Amino acid sequence: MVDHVLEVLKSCSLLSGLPEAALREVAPLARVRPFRANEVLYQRGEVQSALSVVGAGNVRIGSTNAEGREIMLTLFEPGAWFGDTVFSPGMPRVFGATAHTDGELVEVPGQDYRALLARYPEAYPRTLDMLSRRLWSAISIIEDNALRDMPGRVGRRLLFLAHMHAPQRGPGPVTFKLTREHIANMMGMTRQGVHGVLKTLEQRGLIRFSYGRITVPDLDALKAYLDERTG
Amino acid sequence: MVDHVLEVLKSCSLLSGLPEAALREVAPLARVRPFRANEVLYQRGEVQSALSVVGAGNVRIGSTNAEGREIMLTLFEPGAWFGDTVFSPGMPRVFGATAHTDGELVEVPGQDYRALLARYPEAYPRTLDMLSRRLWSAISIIEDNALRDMPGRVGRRLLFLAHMHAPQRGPGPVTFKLTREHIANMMGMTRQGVHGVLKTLEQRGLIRFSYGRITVPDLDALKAYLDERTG
DNA sequence: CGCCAACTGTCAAACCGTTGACAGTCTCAG
DNA sequence: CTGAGACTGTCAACGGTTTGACAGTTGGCG
Repeated sequence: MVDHVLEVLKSCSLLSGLPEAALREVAPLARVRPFRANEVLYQRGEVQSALSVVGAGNVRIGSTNAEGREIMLTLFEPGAWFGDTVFSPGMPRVFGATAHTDGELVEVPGQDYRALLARYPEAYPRTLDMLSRRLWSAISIIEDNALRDMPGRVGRRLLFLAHMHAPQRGPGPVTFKLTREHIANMMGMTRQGVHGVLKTLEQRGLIRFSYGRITVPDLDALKAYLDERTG
Repeated sequence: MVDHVLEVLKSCSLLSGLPEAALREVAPLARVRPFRANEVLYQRGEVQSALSVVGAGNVRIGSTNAEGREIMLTLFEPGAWFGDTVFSPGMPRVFGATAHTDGELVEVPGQDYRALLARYPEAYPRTLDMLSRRLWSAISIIEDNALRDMPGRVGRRLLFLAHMHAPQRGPGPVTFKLTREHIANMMGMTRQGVHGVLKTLEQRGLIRFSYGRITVPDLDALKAYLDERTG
């Protein structure tokens, strides 16, 4: 069991700055939490903090507003981490997490994680780097949303997800398990609006889609198209 | 001169986790860079990294796309820091910086700053906290932009700026030196669109404005209005 | 102290995405 | 293998923003 936890922790980019000995130390403190599709894992506003690493399955990050409208920020795959409030103890979570498929989470209590970092300070630079890259991503999204039209935004977001899911993949198609509604929730659009945009992109051969599934056959082609239609 | 640099560094929240002795060490390595309104300080894409602290004046953070359209992310006042790429050496800057007024910057070379942190590891938790809060802010903006209509976005952004400029101010009016065009550039709107939104907010007594200046007389009233019109 | 450049107010037409509604299609669990 | 539920395609009407254009206002620089 601990072996399994250790494997998950090792797969997490945030923790890869820590020596294996350190990961062995925390592994027994971590909790394995299996989940089923659409289960709510965390809600926006919770104060309790833990570092969560996706061990299996997919997790949607986002939140729901008072009117019941959902906003989805991103979709995480195994190896991804979230719960950035571990770095700001006492802050409420800005977003919630919902299971997108069945899977499991490995949760390291916030204080254990922080204590570990204090004991292995050589891991700090890597940790700062990871956080700063995440900030970089968030700002890119803000820029895209401000400067691009709907097709541009949707395309950029798909590219973003693709890169996140497989940073060093070679050429080849990437498929997401996303409905039109999910995409609408990511972009602040409606299901019908997304429909039109996807149809446009499909006509240009940049994406393909079937029920609940979207495929980008060629990331570079999509990127080239997007770059061309706005600096 | 070094005294002056030291004062600026001490005013910076990012550095307040470092003991004064540490700040005295870096102060001589820092460079003071005066600037005039509208001068370009950094351009998007530059790789060289430095931690910049605003010593005086205001700085616009944002970038310009190939079509010449500008996107503004935020406006920094004295004591604010930027140049998050110091944490990810080699990454290009995601955004540029432009002088909004006359003023001056204090720049600490990236490697000197990183070396300093390594020498005073007790400052790391605070540093992570600051970065994580910045991420929090960015994500809030993404959410607002996805879920709210134009008046909601503009109002929220004004609140955001107000809180950033004076985190622990008591009640009382806050004034920004922003033209309609600046606001339009922050929101991805047009000058004319902003006009309509501001007129609406003004009619409700939530803001006042004159040439190049916007005043929020009562932050709480604005917040209450925004909370009411969307969870 | 006057002029120019920057900022502002306003309008009509065009556009794009939303709203709301309904029928068609696929998938998966039983 | 079959039915219910989830997902999708499409349409017309509506509404808010942009576009483009122009005149009016302000403030600071010379």
